[in-house]
Amino acid sequence: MNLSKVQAVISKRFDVLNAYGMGFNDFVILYLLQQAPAGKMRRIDLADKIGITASGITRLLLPMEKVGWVSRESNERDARVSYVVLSPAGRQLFEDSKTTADDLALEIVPRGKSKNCKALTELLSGMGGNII
Amino acid sequence: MNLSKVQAVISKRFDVLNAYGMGFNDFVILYLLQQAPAGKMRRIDLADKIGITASGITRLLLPMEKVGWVSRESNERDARVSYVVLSPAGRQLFEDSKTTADDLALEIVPRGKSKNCKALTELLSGMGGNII
DNA sequence: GACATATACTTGACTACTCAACGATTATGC
DNA sequence: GCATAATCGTTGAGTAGTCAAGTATATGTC
Repeated sequence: MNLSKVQAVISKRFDVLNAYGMGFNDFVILYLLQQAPAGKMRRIDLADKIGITASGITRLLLPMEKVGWVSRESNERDARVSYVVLSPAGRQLFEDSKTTADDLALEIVPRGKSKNCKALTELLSGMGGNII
Repeated sequence: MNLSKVQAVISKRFDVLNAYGMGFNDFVILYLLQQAPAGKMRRIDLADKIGITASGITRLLLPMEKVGWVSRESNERDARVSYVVLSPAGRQLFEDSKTTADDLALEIVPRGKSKNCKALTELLSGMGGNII
């Protein structure tokens, strides 16, 4: 229950990202793509990583494709999969928004407690499987 | 980001509570009411505790009132406030669902790590204000 | 005692998802 | 080879919230 509340409170604070026209999960998507090899991932892997469903990903990516932050690419070996590819505009947007996000993260993590965060992350991993 | 994912994964597992016709936040509401003095709370305090907005609470409670788990009570001193009161049926439902929730919690918390949970809770408190 | 401001709650319009069902494609067992 | 099963993605319909605006009441100031 605590987890649920803290997540709600924190993700609400990340609404500052609205200034860039994106929500929290949009930011996470850009983050994951930016550090993925070749800047691309399968849609379903993206969904699993952030903890939403395949249909959730379809709906989240729709507006992101429309404004050109990401684009679509197919796999020649397997016609079922389609990749999400980070566009240059998307990469630039991530760089810009990252500084805002970093500042906010510093505000949120209690001062001098960043060490404990490692322990927290491990415990969280044990609870929810492998995370980002 | 890890927090956000783990919360998504865990709250999805709590969908077993659907068997009782309730969602995760319904359970949290019953929990809070059940341990509140006189089994009642102001709507806004309830909202703050679980980390949603006043309008969110209105909409969450609507079906819960309809099926009779909670009822409404007004304050004689202040006509603005309305209390949420746990009904006997609601209390019974909480008792029933609690065993299911407890079992699930035991599954989720990694074995032998329950001690670390205390530390986790403290850290979370530092991040999101006073929790439950 | 009148006015400005703050608080408690609800409502309309919206967003960000969920699930269940489906179509398309690929993998597996025999 | 071929049936069966599994995987990837999309879609329709629904849920659980959000925000902005509005109503009603309370409180502080002068």
